[in-house]
Formats: sequence, C-alpha cells, structure tokens
Amino acid sequence: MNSLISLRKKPTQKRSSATVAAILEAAALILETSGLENYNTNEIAARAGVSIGSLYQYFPGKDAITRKLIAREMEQLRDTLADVAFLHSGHSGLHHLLAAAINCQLRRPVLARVLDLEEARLPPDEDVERLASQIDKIVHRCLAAPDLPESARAPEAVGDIVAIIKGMVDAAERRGETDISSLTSRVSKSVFGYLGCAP
Amino acid sequence: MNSLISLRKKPTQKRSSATVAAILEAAALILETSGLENYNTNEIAARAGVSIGSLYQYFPGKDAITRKLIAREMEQLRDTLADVAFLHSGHSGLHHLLAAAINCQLRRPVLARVLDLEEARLPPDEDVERLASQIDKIVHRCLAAPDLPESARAPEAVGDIVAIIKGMVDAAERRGETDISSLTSRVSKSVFGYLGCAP
Amino acid sequence: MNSLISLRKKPTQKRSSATVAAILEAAALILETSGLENYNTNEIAARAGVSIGSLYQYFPGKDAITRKLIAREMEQLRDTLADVAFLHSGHSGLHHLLAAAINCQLRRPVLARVLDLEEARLPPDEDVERLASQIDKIVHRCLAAPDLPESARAPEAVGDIVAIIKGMVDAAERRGETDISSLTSRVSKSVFGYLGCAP
Amino acid sequence: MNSLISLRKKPTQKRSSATVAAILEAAALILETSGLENYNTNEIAARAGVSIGSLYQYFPGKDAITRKLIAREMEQLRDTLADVAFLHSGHSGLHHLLAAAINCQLRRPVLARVLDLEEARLPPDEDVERLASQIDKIVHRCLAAPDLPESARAPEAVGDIVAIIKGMVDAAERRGETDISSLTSRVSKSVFGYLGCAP
DNA sequence: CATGAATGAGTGTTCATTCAT
DNA sequence: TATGAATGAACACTCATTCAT
Repeated sequence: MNSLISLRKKPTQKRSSATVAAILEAAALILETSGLENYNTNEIAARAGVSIGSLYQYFPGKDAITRKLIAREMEQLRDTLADVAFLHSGHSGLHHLLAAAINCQLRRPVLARVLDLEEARLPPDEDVERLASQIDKIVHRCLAAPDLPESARAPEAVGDIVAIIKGMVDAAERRGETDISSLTSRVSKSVFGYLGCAP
Repeated sequence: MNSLISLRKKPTQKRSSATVAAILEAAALILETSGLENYNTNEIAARAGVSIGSLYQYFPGKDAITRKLIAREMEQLRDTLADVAFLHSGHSGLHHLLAAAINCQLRRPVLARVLDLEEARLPPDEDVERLASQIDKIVHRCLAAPDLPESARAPEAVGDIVAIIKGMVDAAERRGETDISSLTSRVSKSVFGYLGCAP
Repeated sequence: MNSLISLRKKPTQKRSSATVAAILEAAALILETSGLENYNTNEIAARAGVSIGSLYQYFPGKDAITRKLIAREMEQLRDTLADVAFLHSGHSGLHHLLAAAINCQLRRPVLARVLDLEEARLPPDEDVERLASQIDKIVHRCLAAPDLPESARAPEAVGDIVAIIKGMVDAAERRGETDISSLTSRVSKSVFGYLGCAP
Repeated sequence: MNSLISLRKKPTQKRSSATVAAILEAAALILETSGLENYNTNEIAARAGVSIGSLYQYFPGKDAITRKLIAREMEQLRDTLADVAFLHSGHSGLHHLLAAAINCQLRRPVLARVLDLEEARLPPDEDVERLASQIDKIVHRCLAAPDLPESARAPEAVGDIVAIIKGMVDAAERRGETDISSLTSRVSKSVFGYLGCAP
C-alpha cells in the first residue's frame, strides 16, 4: 500500500527515507509556525538540514512536498477511521467516527487548516483523490449501517458530513477553542440532525 | 454606509469610480477563471483595461483589492440577511436566513470560495472584521427568537452555524452540485439538528 | 537681472508668481523635513496646494524645481556677499565675507546641504553656473585687496576657500553644532591660515 | 578584521568571493561612469556578468552594496592612515597623514565623491560608523602629539580637519585638478593654519 | 489657465528550479 | 549522491509626465 506520489527515487535506503522525513517535517513546521509566508523550498531545505539540491532529488517540486503532506494527513485519517469502523458500527460507530475525525483534525490543527487551503489551490492529484475516495468509502460503509436512517445512504451524505466536520472544527480552531468534548458534542448534534436521528 | 477600506483617493468623480469598479470586477474575474494562479496586479490592471499606475492610484496594494472584494461580498451578505431578518423571525426566520445565505454564497460560488481562502491568509482587516461582526449580530438576533431552543443562544452557536453553511455550500459547489433546493434542505436539517429542533 | 531659468511662462502676473513661490517653498520644505525620500512632484504639488498640472505649467520638470531652488540660495548668497564686499575690503572684508557666507549656509542648513548634494548630481546648469561665477567674482575681488598676501590672487584660491567654508559648515551642521561664533572663528583660522596670514 | 556588513552568505568559496568582488567592482564602475543615473541592481548585475538572483544571494539589497562600497573605501583610508601614524608623529606625522588622506581620496576620486553623497543619504550604518570612529581615533592620536598646539586637542578638531580635506579635495577633483602636490600643499596650509602653526 | 485621472517605463526583490562540481 | 552557487522569469510598486476635460 505504498504511496504513489512520485518520488524521484524510492526511499528504500535508510538515509534516504530519513531525508524525506526531515524535509516533510520541516515543511510541516514552517506551515505551522509562519504559514505560507515563509513556505519556500530554500527555507524547507535549510530547516531540514539538507541542501536544496537534495530536496529536488526526492521531490520533483515544491507542490509535491505539499501534496505529500496532504496525503500524509489523509493517510492518518484513513487509518484512524478504518480502525474505528472495524470495531464499531451503526449509530455508535458514527459517534466514534466523528470523535476520531475531530481528533485527527485537532492533532495539528494549524497544519490541517493550511493544508486544506492548499489542497483547494493545488491542481487535483491522483494520490490525494485516491485517499479521499478511500476515506469516503469508510464513511460510507459506516453510514450504511441498518440502524441509521435511509438518508444516510444518500449519495451526498458522505460529502456533507465531511464538510460539516471540517467546517466546524476549522472554525472552532480559528476561534481558539480548546474544549474538544464540547466541540465533539456540537458536531454530533449537527451530523445526527442532518441524518434526522437523535445523537 | 460607505466602506472604510482605504482608497488612495475617493472616487467621487464618475471616471474614478468606473475605474475602481473595473479593477474590482477584473480581479473578481481572474479569481473566478484562473484562481490565484494569474492573480497579480499587472494582470488585474490589464483585464480592467487600465494602466498599472491607475490601479495604484485607487488601491494601496494588491491585498487591498482582495480585501475590498471580500468586503463587497460580505456587504452583500449582510444586506441580504438584514432584509430577511427584518421580515421574518424565529423558526421561519432562520429558514429564510439559511436560504438567503446559501443563495449569496452560490451567486458567484467560485469567487466566494477563493475569497474565503484569501481571507484566512490575509492579515486581519478592520473593515472586514467590522462586517463580520455585523453579520454575526444579525444571525445572533435571529437565533435569539423565543421559539428557538435555548441552545441557539449559546455563544458558539453563530460561529458554528456559519461554519456549517459555508462548509457544506463550498463542498457542494466543489462537487459541482447545482440543485439549490436540495442543498438548502440538507443544510437546514444540519442546522436545525444542531439546534435540537425539527426543521 | 531676472533669472534665466526656463519657466514655461514668465510669472508676470501676481497669481502666477504666487504659485511659483508656493511650489518652491513646498519643495524646500519637503527637502528639509524628509530629505530626498519624499521629494517627488506629486508631493510637491500637494504641499503647495496646487495641482500637478499647474506645477508643470510653471516648471518643465522636477529637476527644474531643484535647480531653481539652488539658484535661489545662490542668489541670496551672491547678494549678501555683494553687500558685504561693497562696504568693506581687504583683511577685514574677508572676515565679513566669511561671516556672511557662514550665516547664509546656516540660515536653512539642512536645505543648503541637500541642495549641495543635488547640485552635484544634476547635469550642469547654465543659470547655476552663471551665479557661481558671479559669486566667485565677488570673492575674487575681495581676495585681490592689496593688504592680503600674494597667494590670495592664485587661481585656485577662490575655489579652495569656498570649499573650506562649505565643507566645515556642512560637517558642523551634521554634527548638530549650534555655536556660530565658534564655528566662524575656526573657519577663519583655516582660511587665513590657508592664505598665510593671521586672522 | 572582517567587515560586519551582513552578507547573505559568507563567500568562503572561491567562486563566491569572486562573484561578490565582481558585483562590488561593477557597482563602483557604474557610479564612476554614469553616477547615480544608472545605478540600479539590474545594471550592476549585468555589468558584473552575474544574474540578478546572484546579486541578492550575497547582498540583502541595493543599499547594502553601496554601504559595502563605502566601507571598503573607509577601510582603505583607515589602514593607510594607521600605517602612516605608526611611522611618524607630531608635526611631521600630520603632514604625512594629510598626504595619505589626499592620496586615498584621489585614488578613485569620482567614486569617493559619489559615495560621500550616498553616505549622507543612507540611514546610518553600524559598520560605517565603526570605521568612521576608528579613523577619527587615528587622526585624534596624531593630533595629540606634544609638538602640536593646544587647539589640536579640541573636540571639534578632528571633524574640522576631515571636513577641510574632503571639501578641498572634492572641489579640486570637480574642477579637474591633477597636480596633487600643489593640492597637498594648499590643504596643509589650511589645516596647519587652522591649528595655528606653520606647516 | 487649472485640474487630476491616467499612463507606463523602470526598479527592487523573491523564489522555484537547474547543474557544474 | 550531495552540494549550493547560479539562474531569470515573475511580481509588486513608484513616480515623472501627459492630456482630456
């Protein structure tokens, strides 16, 4: 299940993958601390303790780094959701799913928000779209549980629910909210209300 | 009711205000067609059929144009919401408010979305913040109606509801959805569910 | 003895000459307060309470304003020196000349210094050169007095003495010196020393 | 004894320092031939046979180049004066100092004069001020010699003498004078006269 | 004569990307 | 493979000057 994001060389060797990781983490750190302001390849390479030349050996360009960062976050979300979906199902499963998604988004909230913005700005990426559809599929499976109302099977349901979560969590983060449980409960009310059943 | 966004000179004369309008419309058009890709002052001036010097006679910088665009959209939203809020109230008022907000966001959906992104990237602007608080106030007044549940008076309610609307509408637009009535109904379900009452 | 600096129209009428004066004084003020930083035609016109179009009716360009400013200062110096030279002569005359020159340079010291810099930067101007030669002539006549040593008649004497005065006064002004009498005495020592006679 | 003027990267390698030198020499050449007229970063880079990007790798901005040029001239003056001051002292030392200073100023006279102008226009720079105070110190030590009159120890003495030298040399250069020994002798008369003793 | 909107060449600066070493 | 010096297209912004009204 290796990523298909085009790396100029596959980081099969230890040193290579360490370099890739350093670059990605440096990029993430810059986005978190100074936003897009200082997000440029020279700065990324410098903070990663790597030469700009090396950066271009592992990534075909700046956007590829951003995309890989987006993919990394989405993989994490996918795996988290998959774990939850495997353990629970139906009404209670959706509850856990929401909580898990909110937690994911709030792990590195600033990074998550900036990456969302960049994702909108970037040309569509195969790898990212594949991950998005995987996540959609997981959510869809959860929504298909028999104890959830018919509306949960509607084709827009997954997109709507993901939009509600992202929208509310991003806004809360931007307002500086910290009470995760309150936020989770409000998101739940919205989502279950959307589906037409009590949380 | 004039905007306070600082223009270098007030467009009191006809030619001036026409130039300002042309610049803003050109900027909006670029954002809608090529996104941030070709959004630069030279391109804006060119598409406005105006010299780059004229652009800088009326706007102190590129960001000021973007901010004015944001303010323009927000003013429209504010005025639309104010009209609705004046006519209706309570449960039905909220319904109309949602419909109005969705309509606003969908008038020039791509522009609205890009401007949302830019608003997040730009340093906070007094004018924009004033408009945001005016809109918040209108929504707040609507939510304070006695036939709406207690939860509508919660301090986060306004922010949450705005986030739900924007999130869902943006996502729908990005998926290419066109059925406004379906979208409006789904948003309503989410918002009224959030408040804990039936739409 | 009207200036030959090319004005687009001769300010024969009262209103015209008032406009010219306002422009020149605005230019002088800007140079004094913000230096060359904000020294541009739009700013000059604005501070003069005159439209940029009017400015170009009375001056062929920015440099012409600067040159006229330089000429104005030089005319003042010339007239002051001429008065002094008419009353005194020889050793005592030179004393008075020095004092007069220093006083002139210190009337608007910042302006004088900036104009000196600009004079060096500007292409040579007929009008300015004529004034310079007039001033030279006056100094020369003073130096030709029989009680001054032979060296005072040397061809470089005038230039050297003017250079000493300007150099010392500018430097003193830049250091923030205010004691004119001390400065005058030191300049005298230098100049009379240069000539090889006691002050 | 390296300059503290901030370079973006230290030119430790050969190619780097060659680039820096080329940029500085190109800048100096432009100032000498066309003055401030064509003194812009693109022209500097072009004449240095270097891309505009390289220029900005080694200098944070245009002014930094000018400052470095100023510093370079001052360093040369400082070192020259230091050598002289080490060998001679008192009356004869001052003689040698004057000659050395004049020689320095006349090595690249046009450049020296333009840089003097720019120094006045630029915001005060730590590096330049440090060099100025070092030069002042050297001159001051020379003036403190016991065989020189009391007046040489006056606080304004150093500033006055430097002003006399610069003023006379610049003016001479502008008149196209070439006889250094005559100029030196006249400056000496002025300076020693200023101090109240025979050359 | 006066106005000031409009012009556009010019300039400083950034940053993604390449390539010789 | 790694390095980092070099590149140059692209961009934001200024300001002297013109000209229609």
